[in-house]
Amino acid sequence: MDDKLNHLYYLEDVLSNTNFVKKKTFKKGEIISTYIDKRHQYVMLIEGEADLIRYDVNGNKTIIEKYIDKDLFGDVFYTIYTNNELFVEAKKKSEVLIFNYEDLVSNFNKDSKYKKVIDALFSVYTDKILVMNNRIEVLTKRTIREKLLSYFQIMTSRKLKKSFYLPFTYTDLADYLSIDRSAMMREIKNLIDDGIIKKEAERITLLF
Amino acid sequence: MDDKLNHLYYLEDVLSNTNFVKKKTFKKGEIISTYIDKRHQYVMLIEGEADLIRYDVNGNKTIIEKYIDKDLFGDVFYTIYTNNELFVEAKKKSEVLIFNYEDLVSNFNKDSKYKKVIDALFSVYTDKILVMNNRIEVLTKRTIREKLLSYFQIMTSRKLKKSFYLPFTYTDLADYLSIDRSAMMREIKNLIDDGIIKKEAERITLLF
DNA sequence: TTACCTTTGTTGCAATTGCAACAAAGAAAA
DNA sequence: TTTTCTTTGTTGCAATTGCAACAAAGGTAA
Repeated sequence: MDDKLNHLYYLEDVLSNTNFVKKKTFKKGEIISTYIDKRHQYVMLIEGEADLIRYDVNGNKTIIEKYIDKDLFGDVFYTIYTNNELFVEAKKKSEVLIFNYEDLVSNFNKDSKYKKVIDALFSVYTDKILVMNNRIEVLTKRTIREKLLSYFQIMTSRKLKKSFYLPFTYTDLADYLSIDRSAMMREIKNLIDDGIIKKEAERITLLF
Repeated sequence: MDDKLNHLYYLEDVLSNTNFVKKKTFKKGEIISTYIDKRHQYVMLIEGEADLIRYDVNGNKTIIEKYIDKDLFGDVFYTIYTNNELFVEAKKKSEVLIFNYEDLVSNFNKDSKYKKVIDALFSVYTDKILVMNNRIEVLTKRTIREKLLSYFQIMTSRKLKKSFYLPFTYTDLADYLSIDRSAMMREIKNLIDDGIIKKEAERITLLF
């Protein structure tokens, strides 16, 4: 989402030169990974673009997460008690590294790189937890107005400026906040009319 | 929440016998830990009871999480971009183990227990991610009915039986789902009237 | 036992929200 | 360039939800 993180590049670098990590290429539309079993398998997307997709019992398709660049995904990050079908589909020609926890921890055991690899892996987990905490933070807000303001504050709190560019479309923002898009647009207008925020296309500024 | 997990007991066991882990006792009402800085510090509650508490800008107090038994908490698990004050308060006389990531990973480096300790720590992260995924799953549902059914399905999907005992009060359930309690009670009655669920005190049975 | 506090159950009413629908603008594909 | 698809912006209306309020039941402490 932000600038790419060092530990992910480090992981790619180290993993590319090992024999227990498989490199695979997928064409657009192909299934990279399913989540039916819990193999504790990791997949790193080193090139291309992919979506984590769910089909619910009614056949509705939802994009849960989008992966780009060096994103790491796998069953550990989406273990959930559900009947829904989950899989990752390549949106473009994509190249991935596939490995699993056991191999990673066992093979590097006596390696000098071990500590750094473990550090990098824990950083991935910590990042995921941060992202999830932020999502829960906004989702637990009761009203659309509170959800929006909570999200806006999270987006600005990591920097000095009180403005930011939306990282996705307004349609996707409504999905992220799990609210109706039209109701969200209405509430954004209310916030502008009340002098609480300013909106120039995808740039939002907090006025408080 | 369920039966206690082996890896947490293992961690307690190993950590109790090291010199970089501090053991501390807190009286009821004392602050065990604040979340103001990111020290990558872990705290394991080995005896007692504690709450993760937030005071928002309006001074409202919210209990975000409750810790018992061998629960592990710390800044890594609640890093969030927010202005709110966060701290963990002892609800009873409590005993904790305090340690940090660097010490843990460095000190066990050449130890035969290392792999098992790392495994245990990753398991804690994986468990947290599962719990958060489940919460997000129910929170993203649009209506109270869908939130309830989603939660009920998560509670029954790990076992064969279609019934379960609520792990907390109905008041707390409304908090967990982030909905109004009275509206929730009304919807539970609707679900019963529609023959979708059965409710005997804290025991819920799915009839579909 | 009595007193007090928390939880459950319930309802009317007002406010918020979702839904449906459509126009306009913008972006991507042909 | 023209066509097609996606996103934004907007509104009326109905349905859902939150709020306030209170009684009853259950639990805990004195």
